[in-house]
Amino acid sequence: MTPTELSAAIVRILAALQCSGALGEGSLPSEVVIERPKNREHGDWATNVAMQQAGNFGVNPRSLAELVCGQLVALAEVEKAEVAGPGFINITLSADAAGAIAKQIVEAGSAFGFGVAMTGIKLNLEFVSANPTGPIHIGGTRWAAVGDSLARILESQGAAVTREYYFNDHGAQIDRFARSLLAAARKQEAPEDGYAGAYIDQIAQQVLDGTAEDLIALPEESAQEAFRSAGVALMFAEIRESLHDFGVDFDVYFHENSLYESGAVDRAISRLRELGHIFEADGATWLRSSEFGDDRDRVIIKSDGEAAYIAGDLAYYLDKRGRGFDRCIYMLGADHHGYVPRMMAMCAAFGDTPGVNLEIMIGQLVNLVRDGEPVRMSKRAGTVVTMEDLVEIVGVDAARYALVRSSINSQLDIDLALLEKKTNDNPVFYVQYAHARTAQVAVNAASLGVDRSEFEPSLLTHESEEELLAKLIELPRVATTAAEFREPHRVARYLEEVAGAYHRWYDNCRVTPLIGQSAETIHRTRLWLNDAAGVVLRNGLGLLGVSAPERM
RNA sequence: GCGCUUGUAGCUCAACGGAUAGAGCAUCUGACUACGGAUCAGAAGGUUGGGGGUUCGAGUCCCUCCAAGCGCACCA
Repeated sequence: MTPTELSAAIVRILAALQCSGALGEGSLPSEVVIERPKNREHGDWATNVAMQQAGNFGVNPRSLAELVCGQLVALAEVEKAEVAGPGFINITLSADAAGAIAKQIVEAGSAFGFGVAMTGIKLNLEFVSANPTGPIHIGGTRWAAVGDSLARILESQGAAVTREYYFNDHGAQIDRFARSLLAAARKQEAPEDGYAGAYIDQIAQQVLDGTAEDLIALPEESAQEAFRSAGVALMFAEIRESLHDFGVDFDVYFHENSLYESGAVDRAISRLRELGHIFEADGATWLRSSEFGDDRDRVIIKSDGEAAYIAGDLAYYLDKRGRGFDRCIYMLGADHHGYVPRMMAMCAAFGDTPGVNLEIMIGQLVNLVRDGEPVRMSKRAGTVVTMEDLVEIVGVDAARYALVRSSINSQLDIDLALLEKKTNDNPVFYVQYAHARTAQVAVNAASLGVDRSEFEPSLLTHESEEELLAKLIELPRVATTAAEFREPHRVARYLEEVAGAYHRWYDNCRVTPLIGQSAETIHRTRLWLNDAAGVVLRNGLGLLGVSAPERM
């Protein structure tokens, strides 16, 4: 019996109690919180439903708990149900009902952990979106890992997710990039406000190599434009390749520039003007964003006639909504959190609901440290760490896992000294090793005649088996919660617990018989549990975009 | 000055408002001539930054103070 089934059973019990007049008026909860108690003496599962719902039904918590317990024990799967403390209900399942889930998990296979909570939701997830003026740094790498993993998790719950990269190929930063390339091609110093570094020289050279034309000899403006278009294309191709090698592929690479070329920006402004949220002042065009919670109004078209950055955002958001996305999620770094109020104001100005149609996730930045001392990213000091550097040092799996296992609300410290030592203290190896072990145990079992021809769940009674079973069945709930809260790190933490439970079980309970013994029902039954653990670890690692190797 | 995020074990971090706050690393002590020791068992380590409040119950919610990071443009 799974916690989900237990939850449904309790809801039915509440309905029946209400029907029989034992409870007062009150709406029934759709589900009940079922938890694994920390203390084993509190049974297999516990619920606080009596405390949560007592007020609702006009009874006191303990007597509601008593009523529910009375009905629970009548279920065949429930061995014991007791009231504890202020009104907790502690439930112990029969060994048979607890063990049965091993088979359920194996039979669900690659579908186990997947749900339908978000079916029908069309969702746009925008992340990374780094400017194509340089390679992706460690900060952007974090969003790549988290964003892709979140997409996988949302998809596991039935959402239709589009991974999108907003490509800022318009505006002053790109101009600086183009001027820097041109200067490099001319063997000149980088402009004051420009970009420098080996990659600038390389791209400048590639631009020159890519054409028979003598770009340097062109008039200043044409030369800059030539370097802009070719340089951005090259830089972007490089970024795309890095991301691909990192296991992250976007469905849509959206070009900011296209919004200006297609007239989408003008249309967005016209739309807002029709809605009465635009005004002219001091020679500029403004959005009355202060009416929608922003600190102040925002300039959209500057007095020199150029569009401000937010103009692109207006059109881009409208474009996403026009493409049918119910929910647009933006992942931004903490250095852009000041944008949230104006983005939300924009959403409201279009008549949408901030927080629903537009959702913004703010992730804290990644700090570089060496032996505990903070290190500033600096090209001159050689302390810039790019996505490629990180992958080269620790590999894709370890990099992705390290970046995804912490909440995005916490600043992450990456210790360069630790990276250089290439130590194996990354918990990903613990989890992957557990998976490899399930695979090798299965191989050994097959060679010794242990197969899945028998399943007797009541034999799975060792403490470590009960713990493992209880942990395995939680994947669906963990995935649902991770999707709901947009928190992929929950999956990683959960997998570490599963791996721990599996290793402990492995240490206590043999799947294969000892030499001289023959394969028994217990061995065959345990093989189901072993394989169930493999399913959970494999599916969970899949949600993180981390491989599940069969041997290491 | 205002705003956002954070403050939990020596370090890096967990903990749908639930019972005795948990892992990993580091430290110490143990465990294979039997399914992979990248493992397991055990020890030690905490006034959850300080102080108030809300309630059956607060690391979690509210107020306040302290500290850190990041923002407060007709820059992008």
